[in-house]
Amino acid sequence: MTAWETIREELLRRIRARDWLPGATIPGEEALAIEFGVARATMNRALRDLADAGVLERRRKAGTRVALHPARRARFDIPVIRLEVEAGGKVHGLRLLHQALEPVPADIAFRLRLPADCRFWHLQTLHLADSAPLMVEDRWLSPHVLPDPAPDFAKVSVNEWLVGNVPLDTGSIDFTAANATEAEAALLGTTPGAALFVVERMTWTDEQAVTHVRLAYAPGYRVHTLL
Amino acid sequence: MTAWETIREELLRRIRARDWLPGATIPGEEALAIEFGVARATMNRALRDLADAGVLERRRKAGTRVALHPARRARFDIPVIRLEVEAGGKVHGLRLLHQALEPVPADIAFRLRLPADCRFWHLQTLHLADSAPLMVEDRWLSPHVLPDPAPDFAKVSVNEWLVGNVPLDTGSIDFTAANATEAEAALLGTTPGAALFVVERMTWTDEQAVTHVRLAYAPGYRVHTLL
DNA sequence: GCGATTATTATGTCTATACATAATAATCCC
DNA sequence: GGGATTATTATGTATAGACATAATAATCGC
Repeated sequence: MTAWETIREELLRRIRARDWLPGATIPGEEALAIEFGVARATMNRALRDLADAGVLERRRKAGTRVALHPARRARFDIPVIRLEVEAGGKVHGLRLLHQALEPVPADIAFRLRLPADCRFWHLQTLHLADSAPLMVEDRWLSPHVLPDPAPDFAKVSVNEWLVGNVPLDTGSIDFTAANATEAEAALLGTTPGAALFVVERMTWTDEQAVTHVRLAYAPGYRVHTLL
Repeated sequence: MTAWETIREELLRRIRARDWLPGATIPGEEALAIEFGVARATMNRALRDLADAGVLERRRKAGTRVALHPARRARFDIPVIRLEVEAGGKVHGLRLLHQALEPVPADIAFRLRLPADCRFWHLQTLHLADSAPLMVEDRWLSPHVLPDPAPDFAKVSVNEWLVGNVPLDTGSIDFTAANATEAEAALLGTTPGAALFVVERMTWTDEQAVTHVRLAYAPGYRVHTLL
């Protein structure tokens, strides 16, 4: 372990041991640097890292304080479905169920900041892990980002084609829950109304909507993060 | 904007503009530092930040490459319920529905790594936003962390009491979906079977299980993150 | 006492330099 | 040729010193 990591652990220990109470101001960067016998830049690295993690709050002149609500910030890896399946030692399968140019539904058009009466590619794909249904993908894709001989989305997942070929600008991710529709239930091998974990992603490039995806996972799916 | 932030934006622009393709090796830290006319440490700051965000992948000797699957890592703020409600300009209410020392159910005991036949405090609380039901909290709390005159959890939420009084060590957060039980449906003003967004948190201190919480949110709740 | 100005201070950033480390590339020996 | 050893190299970390910045504290004029 490097010096700044060692120091970070010791600072964390003091906070957890309640040597420094939530809300209290801790010694200044320079004082701590002297105490630990390192340069101020090294001390800064450790303190900044804890501030990034939400454990400390730092303000110029005011000093550094222990956050009142620690563990508020978490980082986690957004599952890239194929990699996640393969990490579990299984084979990732794709079944393209539907592909057609259709008018974008009003609610999705609104959230993508699209004008009315837009036509996007509507793609529905079933993702499999070793032939067991895992997730249903319902996607609206801008036709403007596709090359003339469009790629064969029965072979490459749209997501992987996009990250390899379209520059992404801004985007958002939402997590929510939804009851399985009859169609989804049939595909995922469950009963209509079952609670599904749903991920919704939207992306834009250069102010232009690229895609809206809704991923509905089979029951039992969970996102796990260590604090 | 500071120098390293400006540089980070320019690097991102090049990646998004596909000047540097996914998987490609970009110029070395020193070469880029010269190009931008800054010290290597400053260049390192910009590159390290992009690597932290999952946009770049760096390896000693091998160099820096554009990640094949960008936007895999996201960070988001774990909602602290009271603050979230108050941020929406509403009043956070609490109703303690149940509090008793009970044997921990087998599945939760297993996940908390507890021996069999443990008795924990079982607390059920309804959280309100301006008197509208928002979330049902079902918690198992170790009796060993409580002081002798136990705090009044009808007034202070357990969570806030814990962060203010118990040193936390390790923990985990899970996101999943579940169908509302009859009890939950009645409390949240919905119908049994409705899909609920569920957050499960576990925490330990010094290898000892502190608490397991299951937060079931009213329908419509969603976690939102910008990429 | 009060509002506006000035000083102080802790954090934030930046530089130049040095050495450490891990992983690849080159070399040697058999 | 092939396996073990050595050199090379890009990133990683650390240092001492400097200036910038934002926010608080002190001061001044009235």
